[in-house]
Amino acid sequence: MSLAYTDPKQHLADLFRQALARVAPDSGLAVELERPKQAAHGDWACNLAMQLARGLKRNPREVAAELIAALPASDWVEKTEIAGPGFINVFITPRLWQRLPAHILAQGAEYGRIELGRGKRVQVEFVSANPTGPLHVGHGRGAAYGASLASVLTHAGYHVQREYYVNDAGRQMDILALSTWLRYLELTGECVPFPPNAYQGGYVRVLADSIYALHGERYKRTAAQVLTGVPAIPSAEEYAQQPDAKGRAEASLDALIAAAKRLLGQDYDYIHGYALEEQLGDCRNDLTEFGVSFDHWFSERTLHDAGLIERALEQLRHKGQLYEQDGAVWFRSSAHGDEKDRVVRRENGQYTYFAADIAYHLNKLERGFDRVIDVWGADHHGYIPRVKGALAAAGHDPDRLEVALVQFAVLYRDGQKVSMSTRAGEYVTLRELRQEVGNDACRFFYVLRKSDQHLDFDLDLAKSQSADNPVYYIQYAHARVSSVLAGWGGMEKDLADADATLLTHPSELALLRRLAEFPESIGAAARDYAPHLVAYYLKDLAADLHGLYTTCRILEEDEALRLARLQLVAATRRVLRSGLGLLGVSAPDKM
RNA sequence: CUGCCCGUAGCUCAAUCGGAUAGAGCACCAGCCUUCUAAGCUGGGGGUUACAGGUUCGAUCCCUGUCGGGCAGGCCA
Repeated sequence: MSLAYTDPKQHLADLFRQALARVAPDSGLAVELERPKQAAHGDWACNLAMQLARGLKRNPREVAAELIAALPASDWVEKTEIAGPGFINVFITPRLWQRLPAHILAQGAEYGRIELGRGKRVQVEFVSANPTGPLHVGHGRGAAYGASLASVLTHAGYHVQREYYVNDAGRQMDILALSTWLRYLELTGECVPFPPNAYQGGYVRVLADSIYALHGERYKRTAAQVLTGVPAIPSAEEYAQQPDAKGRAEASLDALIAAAKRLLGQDYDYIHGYALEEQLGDCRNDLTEFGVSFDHWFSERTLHDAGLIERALEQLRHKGQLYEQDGAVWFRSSAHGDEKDRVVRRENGQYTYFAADIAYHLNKLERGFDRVIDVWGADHHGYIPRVKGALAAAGHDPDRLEVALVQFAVLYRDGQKVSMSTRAGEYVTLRELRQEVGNDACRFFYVLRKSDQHLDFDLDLAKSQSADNPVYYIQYAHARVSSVLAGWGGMEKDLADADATLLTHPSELALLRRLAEFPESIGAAARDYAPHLVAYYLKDLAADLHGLYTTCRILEEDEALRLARLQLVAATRRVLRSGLGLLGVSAPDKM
């Protein structure tokens, strides 16, 4: 016999649209409803009268009175009032709120899904770290943000694909292959100085060890062979201190790569491929443990192999967007909002990373996504105009690409910044961070800030098992409800017919209203690409639950009231679980 | 030098495409457990939203300038 629940915001918007059509049919205004900060201002406020008054040159409060008079009658509106400069405040009858818990329990995981996206296809590309070493804490933020964003967009009615762009074709991968081989040669007893600008991390030795274990000395070459024609390799000290050492180090590194390719032939591809697969696998495992998964791993190399880069450049050339100068091929990005033109093919005939990125992004759009979202580190912001410029130059709408910039995360331990040096291999890996603070706290802390805000990641706070930690605050609310429901011992479905009109206590009504906000919270988070809004919503929801718990006893003597309250907290648990799920955080039944 | 982002309570941060008296947590002070999980709850102090102008019914939000912080400006990725 459960009574239907009507989404009050949509209902009100409907009423106001009808009123607007009567009072000012040609205004062209959209109805906006917002949640007042203060309960005394009602459940929703409408600023339509003030918007109208501007054009009509009339007193907003008079216009408000006309609008109210024109509102169709509704069972769900308890009262309306004109407030302040001309707000129309609307109070919803508690009878509507009281229908919500049964609605939520009936909907289950579907509650909170909205139609904002209308089935549009969206791709979220994130992490996309070079598979040349372990993910570090900076990647972790991009991973947590991208995964949560993708979940939120899915919940908001978009058809989402999660993609990881694998940079498996560039110089960085060559450097990893070379680094691995040099460590391997050390195992065979050959002494080639290890370049200061090669990958220093211990994982390179692990790669070398396993290749040696698998293939023995098959890939051994003498140091003399390797070093023939290679410029002197600067020492670590020289590299750090001498201004010109950096350039020399790059030159000798390139010479070493060339030597490796020449001496190893096909075997170079094996080492390259082995290192790539191992690192990519490690990265994938790391992310999987972090609750982050991808629908598609896109290989940069396939762009080269399939000739997509040439094709993309041909497309631009055809439109007169390329020219040659100094032996290189340039793209006229300055004609599309960039500060200067950019090289797409170097004098030596090699394509730049940018050329591959043009092909990649054209390919994304051709795959039919209505919208493509790139999650990038904030240090890449200067890159946006040229990529969008390339899309525009190729005849696409550049606004189909949106770039979400994620600022850096800085770790703090004992109030001190934890120093990070990528070059020296001295950085905190994502895996270490996860082991230290746990996946739940990690995921939650990463998305607790607006993405364009610098993130201070306080390790001590994230680890603390106390009230200081907002993750536990929310999880605790969930566990509390689970404990009560366990104590009761019944099944959720037995709560469907509870008499929710008994829920009249202020803390019960506050919780009901909060539950009703969940879909709006999803909508705001999806619209602004701001999953942190969900995190904040959950904190508020948990606070209301804790408030109810201390003021009202759930397992009341009176059976009808007991069932009504159980229905309410069971619905709350449902929403807590859904919300935490969107953020990749677990919802424990016991703590 | 130029461009982008940021500047909100002692600290870390919110603030629903411009809304009403700018909100939380931490820290500090005072209270609440013989009954469903005290990882909880209640109350208190704490602000010229960096600064100066502008736009309007209304500005933390939009515009201009100044100051301060971060990042970026390669035929690197």
